[in-house]
Amino acid sequence: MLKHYDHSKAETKWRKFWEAKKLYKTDLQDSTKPKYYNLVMFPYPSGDKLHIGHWYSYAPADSWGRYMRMKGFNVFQPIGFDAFGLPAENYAIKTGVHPAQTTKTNIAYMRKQLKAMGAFWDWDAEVVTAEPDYYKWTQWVFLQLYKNGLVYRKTAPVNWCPSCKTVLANEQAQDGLCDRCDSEVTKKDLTQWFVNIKQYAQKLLDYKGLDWPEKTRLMQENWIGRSEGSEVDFEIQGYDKKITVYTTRIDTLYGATYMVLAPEHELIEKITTIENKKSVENYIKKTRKATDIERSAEDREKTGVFTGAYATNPVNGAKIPIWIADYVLVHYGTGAVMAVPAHDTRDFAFAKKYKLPIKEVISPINNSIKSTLPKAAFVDDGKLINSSEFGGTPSAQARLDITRFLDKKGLAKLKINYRLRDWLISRQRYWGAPIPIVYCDKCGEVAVAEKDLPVKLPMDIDFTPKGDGKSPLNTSKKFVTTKCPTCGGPATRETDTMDTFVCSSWYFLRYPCSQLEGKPFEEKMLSKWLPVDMYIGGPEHACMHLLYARFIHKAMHDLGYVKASEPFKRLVHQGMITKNGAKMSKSKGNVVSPDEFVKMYGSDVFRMYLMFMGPFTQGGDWNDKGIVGIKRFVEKFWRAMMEEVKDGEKIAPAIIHKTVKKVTEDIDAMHFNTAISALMALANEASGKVLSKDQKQVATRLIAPLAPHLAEEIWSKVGGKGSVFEESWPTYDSAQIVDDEITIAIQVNGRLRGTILIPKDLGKEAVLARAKAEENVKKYLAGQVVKEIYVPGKIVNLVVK
RNA sequence: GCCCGGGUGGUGGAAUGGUAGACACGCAGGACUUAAAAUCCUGUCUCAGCAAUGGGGUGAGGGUUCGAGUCCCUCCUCGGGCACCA
Repeated sequence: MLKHYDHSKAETKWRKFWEAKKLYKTDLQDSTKPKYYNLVMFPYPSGDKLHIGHWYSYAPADSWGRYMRMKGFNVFQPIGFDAFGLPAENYAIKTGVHPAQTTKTNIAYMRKQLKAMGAFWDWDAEVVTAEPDYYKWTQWVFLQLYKNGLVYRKTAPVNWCPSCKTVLANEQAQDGLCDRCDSEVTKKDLTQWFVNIKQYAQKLLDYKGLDWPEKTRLMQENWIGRSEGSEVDFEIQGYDKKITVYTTRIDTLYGATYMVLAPEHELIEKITTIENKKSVENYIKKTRKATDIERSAEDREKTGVFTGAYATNPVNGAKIPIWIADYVLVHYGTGAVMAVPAHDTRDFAFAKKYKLPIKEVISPINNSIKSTLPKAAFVDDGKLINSSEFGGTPSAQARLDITRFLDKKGLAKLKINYRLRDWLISRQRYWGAPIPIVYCDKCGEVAVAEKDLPVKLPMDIDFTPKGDGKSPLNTSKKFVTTKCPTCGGPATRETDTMDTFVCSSWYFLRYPCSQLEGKPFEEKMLSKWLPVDMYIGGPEHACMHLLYARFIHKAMHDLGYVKASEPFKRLVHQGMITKNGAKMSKSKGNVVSPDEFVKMYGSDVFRMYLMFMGPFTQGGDWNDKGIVGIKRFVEKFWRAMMEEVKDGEKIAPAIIHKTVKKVTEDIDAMHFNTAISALMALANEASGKVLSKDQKQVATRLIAPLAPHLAEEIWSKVGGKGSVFEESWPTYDSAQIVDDEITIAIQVNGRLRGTILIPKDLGKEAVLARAKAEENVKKYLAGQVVKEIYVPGKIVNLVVK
């Protein structure tokens, strides 16, 4: 037998074996075994290639898939590439290398890296979102949304870099600075495509049947931001229009002493009096010029301007001035609020600054709480005062009563509001899926016919920005010029492309259809394979990808394309791997590549080292100091299995059974780190001892999901047939785990004073007697024993006075 | 400001309310070797002690309990998310 395990030889050999046997490939039609859709968030083919963060996520995901396979599931584990997007395009602008070329090169390299991992990816199901046979269906999805009123076009402000004279995606305008030139980003109105995700806000708050981290659910709930309140109409004095406001505190209506409109509110122009016109115009101009940085500055002083107009408070007829201030947001609620300075922090600050009246209408409900007035707004619920017939009513009740009271006059109604905004999917960018819409002089806006998909992205194009804020596709006459699908007349194509999040919000529906010729939305197949049983990826996608994907999936469900109402039944986030405490990124120059470690130690050692670092969901800071420990373990395990010890001490069967139990429970909980410790303990225990062939095979099956190549090599040498992954997961006998003798800890007044070894079935009285007789314990029993506690099999605690 | 999640040896970390520090890394000593590497053995929270043993100890302070790293309250601190959302 070989003294050393040659990882590089073995890993190459077994990868070839798996490939030859197509062991990674899933028969998607199979119905003899329960299906298990095991998915990881597919990578972006960046210039950094795969880094150890990918490995940290993908390797355990593969271990999980292999484990489920051994547990008897028909596991489907696909992989692909999220290939459209800005980095490739920006790189192209800088270097002139076509994004298609960069993407192709990166994918080829990453594919090699992924293969070196030796994971059971079903490569036959691979998708690349930038390829026409994929984005054809991205466009198809768009058309389904379009035809069902879930996509619309409207003019909206977008990020604009005044220096580059170009539109920026949100991702390019982070922290209000332009990605390329660091100028401050401003807003510019452009006609854009939106997806009506808001329509699904309520449905997206339903997580029934989902096994998701609480944290992710909370993040999404927070993002969707449901709130219950009322809409109230205020008449404008001397003008035949009403202003509707949204409030969650209609109970404070009697305290409304002024009203505020967002600077973008449509009524401003009409209600502003002549003498205030100039100051109002100036104010609006100023806020429009303000950069995102200025607008979101912390503790920014409130500013505003009076319109000269007045509204009538619907409950008491009070005349209240109408102001404009940019602390009111146009996109939330109605873009107008009633201001109650006594009971709202922001209104309070504004009222103080502009010397507007503050009227107290809520007082604390009991005497133990004191109102914060007049120093600060009192924002808690309480009971109403100074509110005529509603005086004395508790806030919660008053909200219903006042709404109902005004509802009778048609002036108010209950209203649920969401913070979630519609999803802007237009990008004036080249490297994305073209939006399948054409504009015809006669017919207007027309959808491309499904049979004419894909609308191909032209390859020979000048993708440098022209400074007009338009998509580079505009420069391609060949692309722009087309015929109207309806009338056949001359038409022009939409030149915006789709946000890459559109491509990635449905890719999990593409994989299960991969074995069907060109039918990516076969209901039968999708209903068989969806939802994804396990979805593994980073928590940074909580409010973007994971929300978009749920939305698209629900829409497709409602349109009858898939039975499941949710895409991801179980979601697990791996922790983040940092380098010297910082997120790995090219700009920081701290990206660690897995390649050298894989080459030096092999895939098994590297993946186990990552898993051994700590709990999977925790992540950690990368350093390679401990990797030798795993290498030693692999060698030790190898030797323990290869050794033919004769006439030596036999390993206790209980140890094998205990290890099976521990490893099974740990992998079930995705505690790969402790599963590995348990196997280390087994290797330590087994060294130099006699193991039966059966015991060796059990141990080999246990390590298989964690160190697949090593396991195959050992399997072939301990009498195993075929692949160890065609074997079932080992089981244990609970009866074998119980030791005949157990150690009991003995405490006196909660302090450990000794341990005793007792037969496992010894009764309470006998255990207590033995405990008291223990030499060291005796010393502490001078006083009266007032209480005796015995936790069977664990501990004795004697309480002495 | 609001909502989450952490804080345990020199390091990564382990511990259904029941012997804190498993399993590793590192370090120290030893065996093997001419030597080194590899491997193996022993020790390794801290203080006192040759030892047996005892005191202290899981960010800080209180509390519940026979018993708290674990549960409750207050605070400190680090990480993540959201943030003028009426």
